[in-house]
This record gives sequence, C-alpha cells and structure tokens, in this order.
Amino acid sequence: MLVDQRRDSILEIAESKGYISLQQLVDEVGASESTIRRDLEYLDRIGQLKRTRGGAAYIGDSLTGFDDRRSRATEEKQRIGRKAAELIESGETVLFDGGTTTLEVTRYLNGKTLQVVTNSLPAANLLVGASNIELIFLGGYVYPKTGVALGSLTVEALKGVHARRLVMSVGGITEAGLFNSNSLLVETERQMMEAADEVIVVADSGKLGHSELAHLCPLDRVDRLVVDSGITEEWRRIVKEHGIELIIAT
Amino acid sequence: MLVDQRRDSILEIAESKGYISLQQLVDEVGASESTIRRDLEYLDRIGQLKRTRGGAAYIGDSLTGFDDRRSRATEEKQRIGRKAAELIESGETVLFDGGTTTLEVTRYLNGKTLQVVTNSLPAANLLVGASNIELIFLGGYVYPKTGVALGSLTVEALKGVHARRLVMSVGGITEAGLFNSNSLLVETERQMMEAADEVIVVADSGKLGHSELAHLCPLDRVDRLVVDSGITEEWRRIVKEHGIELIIAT
DNA sequence: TCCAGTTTCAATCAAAATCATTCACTTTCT
DNA sequence: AGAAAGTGAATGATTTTGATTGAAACTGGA
Repeated sequence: MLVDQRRDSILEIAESKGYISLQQLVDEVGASESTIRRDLEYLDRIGQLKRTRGGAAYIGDSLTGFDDRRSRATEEKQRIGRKAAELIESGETVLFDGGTTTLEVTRYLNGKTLQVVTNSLPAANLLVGASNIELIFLGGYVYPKTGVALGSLTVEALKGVHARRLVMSVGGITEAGLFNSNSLLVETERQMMEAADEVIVVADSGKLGHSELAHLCPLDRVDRLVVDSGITEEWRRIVKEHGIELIIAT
Repeated sequence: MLVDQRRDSILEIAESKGYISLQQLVDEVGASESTIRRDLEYLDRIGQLKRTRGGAAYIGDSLTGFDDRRSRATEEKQRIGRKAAELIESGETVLFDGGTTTLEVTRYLNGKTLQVVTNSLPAANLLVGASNIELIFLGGYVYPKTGVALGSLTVEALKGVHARRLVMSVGGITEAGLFNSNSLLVETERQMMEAADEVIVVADSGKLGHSELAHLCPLDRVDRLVVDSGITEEWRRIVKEHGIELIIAT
C-alpha cells in the first residue's frame, strides 16, 4: 500500500469516528505501530488531525456547517424535494434560489442533464461534481447565515440570464402573496421571477397562512406550488382560485 | 507496444484506481520497472499524474473533484499560505482566485477583518461562516474540476470590482511570464489583475521554469512572489531582475 | 500523596523497499 | 552505416518501515 493511500485511509477512519486510537489504526490499516505513529505526526503537522495521547482526533472543517442541515431536513421537505424534481426535464435551464427546501430539490436531480443557475452556495456545492450538470453561479454578497448570494451584483447577473423554470422557497404564504424574512433576498428573488418562464414554489404546509417581513409578490405570479399533504381544504381552494397548479407530495 | 499507447494505459489504470503502485503497473503493462519509472516521471512532468514514492496518484475528477477535506495540501503550500496571509492587513479588500495554494492562504486569514472577493467555490465555503469577513462571490460558469467560476459572466462581474490586493496561483512560471493550463481561467485572471492594485503570486518552487498552455502575463506585472525555500539561486536573480519582491516561506 | 504497574512515547537501528544513475543492447530514422 | 532515442538490467544511494529500547505519562490502590 502506498504512503498517501495509507494516510488517506487513516483520515477516512478518523473522520467517520471522530476519535481513533493508535491501536485501532494499527489493526485496521495493517501497518506497524511505528508507521502509524509517524503518519499521525505528519497528519497533525499539516493540520488534518489533532494528535492526542493514545490516538488522534479528526478536525472537522468549518464548512460542515452546511452539511448538517442535510440531516435536519424533515421527511416532508425531502418528499417535496423529490416531487418537485420530477417536474424538471432533461435539457432545461433551471434557476434555484437558496432555502433548505429548494436544496432538497437539487438532491433529486440525479441523472438529468441540466443547466443549473443558482445563487445558493450549498446548492452549488452539491451540484459542482455532477458530470451532467452545467453549473452557473450567480455572484454577489454572500449572506453568512445561509450562504446565499444577494444584492445588486446578483441582480445584475440575473439580468443576463433566462431560464425555463425557477424553483423557489419562501418564508410564508398568505392570500396577499409570498413573503420572505429579508428584503435583500426578496429583491433578488423578484429578479429571478423575471428571468424564468415558470415559477415553481416549494413550501411545507406550515408556511401557509404565515406572513413575514418582506412582501415578495402576489399569489398569481406563481405557476405551480409543491406542498406536503398537510395542506388544508381551505388552502387548496385558495390556491386553485389563483390559477396555481397544486402538486401534493405524498 | 508504442510509447504513447503504454502511457495511455498507465493513465487508464491510474484513473480507475486512483492510486497505483509501480509494481502493479509493471505486472499489468508488461514493461520493465525502469520503463514504467520513466513513464511515471514523464506523466508527472506534464501534470497528468502525481508521482509518489512507490507509485503514482491520479490527478483529476475521478472523485468528487475539489473536496478540499480530502485533498491534503503539502507542507510547503501551507507554509506559503501562512506567509502570504501575513501580507494582508485588516480592513482591506482582497481578491482571491482559485487554486489550491491560494486556498491555503484563505485558511490563515483568521481574525482579520476583510472584504474578500473570490471566484473559488472552495474558498467561499471556507470563508462564508467567518463573522469578520464580508464575502463577495464572483459568479459565472463553475468549472467542475476545480470549483472555480470562469467565463464572461465572471469577467463582467469583475469590472465592477476594485481591490487592494490580488492573491493568485499559477500553473507555471518562466522568464516569459506566468502560465496556466486553461485559457478561460487566464482570461478571468487577467481581469482580476486589472481590478487589483497589487498582485501577489503564490507558487511552490516546482512551478518555476515550468510552462503551461496559456500565457497569462509577463513577469513584471507581478508585485510580490511568495515561494518555498526550494527556489534556486538563478531564479532568485531572475525574480529580482524583474522588480518582484521575493518572499520565501520557511 | 505516593508508589507500582501499565500504557504511550520518542529515539535508534537494521532490514526492506524504492530510487537515481549508469551502461550495454535494441530499435528507428537518416 | 551511424546517430539518436528507447529499453532493461545492475549498481549503489536513499527513504521507508518495523522492531526494540528506555524514558515519560497516565492509572488505580494504599
């Protein structure tokens, strides 16, 4: 086994368990104690591991902050994501905004050949490796909490873009329309709606009837709404009255 | 068997396995150890493989690509990164291009209050959480291998940007100037140089004397060069002759 | 607290693996 | 034929490895 190979496997084991004892590594990797010792020393020196007495601890990267949102996505959001992804066809250009529900949609694009335009750093991370996806990132001021690019740079970049569909999540929906918590975000999303032929809103049913700080647009700007089965009869009626195609993820 | 044929098959085997030992190659290819050795040396020199003791590692998008947690930077690159980070002062606006050495610089910005502009997805991931850093991402077509935004969208976005310093890595440096492997990348980097007052190039000493496909700019466009201590006497002289401040990371 | 027993560590060394270099031989092209 | 380039084997140098050793750091009981 090659040196780098061995060190990679040490890192992998360390990453999966968080902490790993030297003896355990000797057993699993199959090298001598001395060698493992030297490897740990090296990996500590280059800052990949923290050497401790009797073993080593993995140093998590700060960017894992995004990753653990994956686990926190509820089953509903996943179902909504899968259902919404079915609406997207190979060969299209699709716009994705930030938001955890939208992110779930990108997880289910597997295999589709797409041109994806997004201002969401987590979404970009998810898609950048995929060989069949051409990824265009909308630059701008990156909002620290959510990793979404916003502001005038983003709006300007959007003016040069046109897409078949926009997949968007919102903070709240009332009869007055869609809402979000941040006015910069709303400004960017408005421009996204301009740039897309069809607007698909993904939202869990808890968002219905809930309003937030900034008003985004009236309901009839939405073409399709993907929501979980918790939607009330009344809201089904309202949605239909506004000419929105209602898609329920079961 | 023809030379190129043999080298192709080496690459193929390396790609499929990620790592490959020299002995394994001797067995599978059927050439002598010396020949394989020479082939690996060649393939390393032209940047298709990374030669390691006992074998070689494939360079490319066989894995998820740029996932920086897995690809460990060498000690040299870390030292260069730390040294270059010292050149940056709180309160400044700094441009970072893609590249693994540049990425190392961003790791050592801790504590500094900065406005950071970058087209590198890995760099953005690293910095997005930092409370004292205002992050502006330059959008564009995201190049899958490296996670760097390139192309006309990026160039356009750069036209609206001005920064105190640019930190840039390159593929090769000769007396004719700086080189990189990708002409789209070069185009973007040229615009970055336009947008910055001071150009800092970070490179390990192996890049010196090495040329690549696309010519970026002549040497005298560089203000400072941060390099490891492996730099030869001759290159020290050349660098100084072109009025570049040489900074050696020890 | 102290002590004895245990675990872990750093340093050292010889064996093994890998490497760079050299050289004789073959092939290819002029 | 003769030069140039490629190949494979042999050589000694270098690096890595695994075992050994005594020192240092922990542990639990008195």
